[in-house]
Amino acid sequence: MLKNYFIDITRKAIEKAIELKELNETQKLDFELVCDTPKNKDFGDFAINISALAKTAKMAPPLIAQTIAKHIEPKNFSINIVAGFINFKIEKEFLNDIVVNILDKKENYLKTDLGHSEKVNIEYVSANPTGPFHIGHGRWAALGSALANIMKYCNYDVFQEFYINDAGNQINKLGKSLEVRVRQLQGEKIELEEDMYPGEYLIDCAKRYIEQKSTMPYAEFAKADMLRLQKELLEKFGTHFDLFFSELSLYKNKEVEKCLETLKKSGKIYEKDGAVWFKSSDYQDDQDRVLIKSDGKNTYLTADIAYHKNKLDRGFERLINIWGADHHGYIPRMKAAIDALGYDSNKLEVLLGQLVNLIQDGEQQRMGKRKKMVTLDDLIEEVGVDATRFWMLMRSSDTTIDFDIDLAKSQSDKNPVFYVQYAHARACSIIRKATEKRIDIDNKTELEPILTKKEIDKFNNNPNITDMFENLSQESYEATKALILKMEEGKALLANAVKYRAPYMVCKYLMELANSFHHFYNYTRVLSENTEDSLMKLSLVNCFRIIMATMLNLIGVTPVEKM
RNA sequence: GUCCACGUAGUUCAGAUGGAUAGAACGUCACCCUCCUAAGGUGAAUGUCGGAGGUUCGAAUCCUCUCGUGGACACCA
Repeated sequence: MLKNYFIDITRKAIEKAIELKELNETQKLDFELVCDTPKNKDFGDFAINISALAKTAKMAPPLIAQTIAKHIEPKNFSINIVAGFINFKIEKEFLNDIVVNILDKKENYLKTDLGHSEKVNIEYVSANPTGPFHIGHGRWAALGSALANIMKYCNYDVFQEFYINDAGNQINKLGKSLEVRVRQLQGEKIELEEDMYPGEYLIDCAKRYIEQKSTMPYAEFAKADMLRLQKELLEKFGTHFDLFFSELSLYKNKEVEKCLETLKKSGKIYEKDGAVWFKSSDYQDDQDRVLIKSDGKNTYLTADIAYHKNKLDRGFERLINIWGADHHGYIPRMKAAIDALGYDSNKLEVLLGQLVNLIQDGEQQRMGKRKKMVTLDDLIEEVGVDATRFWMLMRSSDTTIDFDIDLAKSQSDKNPVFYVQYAHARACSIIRKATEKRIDIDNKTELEPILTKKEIDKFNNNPNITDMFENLSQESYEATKALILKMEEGKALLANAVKYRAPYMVCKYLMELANSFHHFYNYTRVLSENTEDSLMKLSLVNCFRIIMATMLNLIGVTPVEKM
């Protein structure tokens, strides 16, 4: 990565200056150097601020910068000092190297080995199998799958998991609700009771129950039916799970019981008021929690603890859970339980996502299980998978999303996902045109393609674009350089997105990358009668297409070739 | 009441160890297609970074207080 390269040579120069005692009292470099891109392009392409040395060196920052810069030998770049900044301006050899590298590594160019094959379990969505997904689930689905993709790409051994809450009281309620719907369809005059599921989706479910002449218990049938619908939708949404883990199975396999036994050995379990309590307040939690209610039933937490134990016993070195922000109070008790069981709670990482507000007809609707709720299915139907995923991902997960349906479904330039996809389609179009026959407008005769596939392949195997820069206008050169540097930046960006578990960074980057390309396109004619020149510029377009498609695939948005 | 998150342009948001003139998109206005996709590009306008103190060479960023918004405070799942 270029930034690291400049940090490296600057660090060495500082160490040299310290060694020669040119920086007075400074004994060592005691802060981390940061390489930025200057806001003002005239300063250079990269900048490192050394002002923090002023404290120990007791010198003015510009003088320090000059002292350090003396020890840097410019190789294919120039140095420019402004205030406490050492600015680097790179030359075309650097740009050529980047292009050569991308053409060589292709869709692997952005890879970095951050994960070292660490075994990571990402658990997300994990909805009750009692109804359709609401749009909030769509956010977790997009977030989890995008995070899984980028982590895999950076060499984490990722396992994606969905926890089915199929053991609680709500399944009985679901069964009773279905029963009412079935009997209604059979002509009985019967009404849903107060606490039953009112959604109309159960009427469809009841129709299937009757059609199939099912003899299954209502609850079993409804559960299986809901789960099937959920799985279908997730696949459609580009979200793949390696395992759907049933809460019920924990009871069937006696894992909840065994887990309770293990917890008892920790000495953090006691009885009070006829219930069994976990002394989670001995850890980070603010109060103790009930594991077995006075009626003898387990709480949701109890099974969930067993589930986390199960995950850890399967050998995962890291557990990432994506939960709605309304669950934040739940984190300390889960961590406490993991510690009490003798595992390291630092292995558990919880990503809290703020909720999604729907804006429709300019009015805000609260997300939730209402009668007339907008389901994820409806949203995808109206807006499309690509746009839904992009909109769900493009905001930091700790910001509440205002999802304006009318705006997102208006397939116009207001929609950032089209802006990004359009750039990719544009690049594909140029690549296509390069090897297509042309029509001469004046003579109406057919002309040979500008390039042949053979020529392109030959060039891409041994690329050199340094000559290209000689003939570019100043504006075109700046645009080309900006595009190449933006592509190079993708590597560091992706690493950060993984590090901070923040797929939204990828979306932001995609918009910037698309912008760089559109800008380049406006100043630079790619295809011309000059074969050599066309080849060089086309290779650049190719690089862009590769980076763009790689990033889009990672967040699960289609890199469309034609629009 | 206690705890957590958030408050940045008209709007939606970036601003990930404290650094150069606080950025982008949408919206507004003015330009740019004989030629690879104008679903694009260029330029202009737009800000008490919620408020008040503090820390220091330097704060949107860190600390304290304060105001506002949302969420959590179950023997629910």
